[in-house]
Amino acid sequence: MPHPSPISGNQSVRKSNRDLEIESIDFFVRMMSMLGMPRSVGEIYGLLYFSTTPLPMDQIVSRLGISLGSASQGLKTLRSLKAVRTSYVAGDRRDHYLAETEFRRLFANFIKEEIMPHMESAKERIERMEDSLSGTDEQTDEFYQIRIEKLKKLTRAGGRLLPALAGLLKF
Amino acid sequence: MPHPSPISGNQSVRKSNRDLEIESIDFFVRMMSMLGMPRSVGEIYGLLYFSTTPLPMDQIVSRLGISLGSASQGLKTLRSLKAVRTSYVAGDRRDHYLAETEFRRLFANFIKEEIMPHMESAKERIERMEDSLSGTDEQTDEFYQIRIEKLKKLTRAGGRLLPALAGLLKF
DNA sequence: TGCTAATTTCATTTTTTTTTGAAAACTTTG
DNA sequence: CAAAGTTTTCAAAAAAAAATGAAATTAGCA
Repeated sequence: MPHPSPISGNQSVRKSNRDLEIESIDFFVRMMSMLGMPRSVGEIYGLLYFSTTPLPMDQIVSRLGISLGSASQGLKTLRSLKAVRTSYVAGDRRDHYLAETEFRRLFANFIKEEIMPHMESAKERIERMEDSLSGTDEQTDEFYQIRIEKLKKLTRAGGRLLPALAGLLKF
Repeated sequence: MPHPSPISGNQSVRKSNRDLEIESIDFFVRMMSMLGMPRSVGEIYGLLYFSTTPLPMDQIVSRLGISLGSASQGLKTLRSLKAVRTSYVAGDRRDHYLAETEFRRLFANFIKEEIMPHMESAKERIERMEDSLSGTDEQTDEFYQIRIEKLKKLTRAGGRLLPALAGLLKF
């Protein structure tokens, strides 16, 4: 037996675990897709979230019925979001993956890594808008200036609020 | 001349307006795509945001170079988000569209319409998880119970925080 | 060090999403 | 109420995103 299955309890428990697993995968597939993540990423996290033991990639592949490529890519994404980490398992050279379950931290990280960079480039774009104000027609320029000001306020508010958001999550 | 162009100022102003328009479209295409909206929706809103006059659909089509179908669909989406509204223009039977620029309200509406429904179904899914707890193995059940509790806290926090978010935006 | 298992990469395929455009359905008005 | 103008709908096409799987790379072990 090359690698013993992590689930080896009695039948009725395994059946129940399976149900939980399916609901979990379903849950996270939807959650992740709201955040713009592909299906496979949600599946992997959902599987790991209710796993009592760390799982190696080939287990993830066989249990979810996805390809090696998807699993590798998905785990890479999850690692970069710090949503999973590897854990050492004695006598096994494969990486074993574990779900990180502190949502506050995950959330904070997501905002920092995935959202804030966009806010930065938004600010630059607004600067370019100001540069392209002609200054010829006072009437219209005022209109544009007001619109630009609104965008500035929006990005300023976003830049402050978003990073603070995770802190507001009272778990 | 069936419909006079809304832009009829002098050359230098028009050139500048065009630059602004392009930056605006670029800005909102990216913003909207972060929120999972298709490109065309961002383009339309970006165009209207810096338009000094309400625009009829065929103007939107010709200025953006998109199809009638896209424009119609995109405006429908924007209407449902209350991100645009129609305004009456005397002597013209076409609908004229205007961007709604109060981001706080737009944002509140987006959360209510696009996010909260998912939170509801998430709660139902968590209930199903609890139902599928076997109760056979105390050890593992406790592990699962803790995980389920975390999800509950997450959705509870989300359900409270998200609707309150718009209010936190201090524009 | 060389061998094998494990993982990553990436060109190709598949799936999903978005756009198109023409027909259908409205709507105004002469 | 008919004719022309406007908007919506929706099947088909195009584009974009994700998944696959096999080759290439890396890493652990004997």
